[in-house]
Amino acid sequence: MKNFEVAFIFYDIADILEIKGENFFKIRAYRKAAHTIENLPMDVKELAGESRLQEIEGIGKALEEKIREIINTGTCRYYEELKKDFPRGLVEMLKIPGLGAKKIKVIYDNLGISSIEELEKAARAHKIRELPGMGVKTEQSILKGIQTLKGQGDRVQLAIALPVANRIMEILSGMKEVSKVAIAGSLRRRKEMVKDIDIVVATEAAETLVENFLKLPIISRVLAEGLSKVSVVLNAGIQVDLRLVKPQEFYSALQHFTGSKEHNTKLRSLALKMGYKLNEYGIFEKEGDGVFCPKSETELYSKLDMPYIIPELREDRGEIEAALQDGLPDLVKLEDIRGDLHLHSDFSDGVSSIEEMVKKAKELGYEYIAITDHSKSLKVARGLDESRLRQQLELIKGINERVKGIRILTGIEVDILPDGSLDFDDDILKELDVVIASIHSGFKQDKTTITSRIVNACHNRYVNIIAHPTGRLLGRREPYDVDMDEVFEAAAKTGTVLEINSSPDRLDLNDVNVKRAAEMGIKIAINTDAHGTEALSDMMYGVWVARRGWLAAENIINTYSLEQLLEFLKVMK
DNA sequence: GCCGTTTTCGGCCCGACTGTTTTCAGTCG
Repeated sequence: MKNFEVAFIFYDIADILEIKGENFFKIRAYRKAAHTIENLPMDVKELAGESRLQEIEGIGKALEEKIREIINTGTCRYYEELKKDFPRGLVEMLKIPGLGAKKIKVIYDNLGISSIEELEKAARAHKIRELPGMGVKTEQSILKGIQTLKGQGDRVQLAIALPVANRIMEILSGMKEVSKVAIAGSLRRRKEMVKDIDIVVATEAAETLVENFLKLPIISRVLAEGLSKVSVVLNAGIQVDLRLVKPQEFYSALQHFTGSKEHNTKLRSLALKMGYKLNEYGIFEKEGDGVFCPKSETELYSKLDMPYIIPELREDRGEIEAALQDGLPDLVKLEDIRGDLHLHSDFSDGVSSIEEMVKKAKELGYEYIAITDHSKSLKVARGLDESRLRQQLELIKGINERVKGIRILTGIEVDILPDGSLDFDDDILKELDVVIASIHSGFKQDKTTITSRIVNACHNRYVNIIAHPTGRLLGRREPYDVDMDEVFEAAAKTGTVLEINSSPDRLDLNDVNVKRAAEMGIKIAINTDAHGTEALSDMMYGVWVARRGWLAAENIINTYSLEQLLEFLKVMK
């Protein structure tokens, strides 16, 4: 029984209780416990074994008992009881934006509707507008919500949203009503996918600003319009939420709208214990009229007795507790990266020559790169066979003699074949500086098979790095069915490095996996997997994942100097 | 359901916008 499985049950209980109209705080207790368990750095089963469950904040007697029951039986009676006679579809309906538990209950009680399909049909037949507390607008909003849900909530990749956000920042910065402007929300926290672009603006002239903003030709429709919040959809299809505040409120608002919601909730309840009330306008004294308007986010956190917490960490995964004990990690920075260990050239499916890749890497200030083209089985990528690999090694030898100031390491991205073997013999692999192993076929195999393929690769003494370990493509392909716990165990045992693939549509490993891997002592490589010179600049996306996963420079092998790296790779073989 | 440096009962994070109302509930972030 894994932490996330316990968390799932508690989230589900919370959803069901909410639709049943249970006590709000009881519901929150379940959600809070679920979130805590989900992000716990240790196994909940171990804690149970040591009778330490109640040491976790938000876990008391009742929840401890349920956790134990779930660990032992896979579920708990209370949950099974709740699910009995409760249509699954009602929980699904909670996912419809704009529709919450209260309205779902009204719809269910009055019309007996318990699935999204039935709901859509009823809305089209104008039956929703008849219900108490609902009208034509509600009905339309439900239909729109269902459409949005079908479109996967329209989340977009970080790399797509960020340039759009920067463009809007430029426009806003040029408006005379704007005194300060900043990106907030999940985009500022560098989440891999974002639902919308949040921007905080300080202004003394909200009315004029809103008027001018809404005239922008990049806007396709307006979702909400007020003097403190404007919500629009751009022609590009991305939603933008503009938050308007007074200049003195700017940093409180920036902190508030950067989130995450969970981070802020914990912060506010902490403030409350200290006798303050925290909101987007400032820090207020609970008794009396005193108000503190921080002049930076650092001042804000400092008022709550903790050091500045960088946005990437603000997910309530232990950062507040760490900050209170002055134990925040010293996060890796883009400048710490000294090389890129997963690159392709026009020998396989890259579009640039090795010389061009080297030139670009030098411009980026790198001390080393590794050329790791595909191996022979990957025909679609013109994978290298032994003889072409030898040609490449000769060529690289020549470049290393000719070009100063950077070292080109030899390497290969060797395929882990469907039967679990590698696409090259050890005799060849051992000649190379960097061996990356990865899966490009048999994605649909069952969990045991896929997991054992990767575990086997970890156990090959010449394999240094497992690339894009879960194989997902953001918004396009789910990860293959792999047991990451087993992979982590194998990597930890064999000293195999796991990759954060910086390609914006991979970001694999993700932040959560990276954190768990690092906690087990596994080393990470942040690579771009560039197939051309342009993509060498994608390194920052991987670094952001690492930062969201709490990594310091020492966790990452391509922050090492060339000497340290060579030593590290040598010890592995 | 949890929690306690005012506490074992009575609190529990906060505010904006929308829509359906006619003073507020629902939803969201």
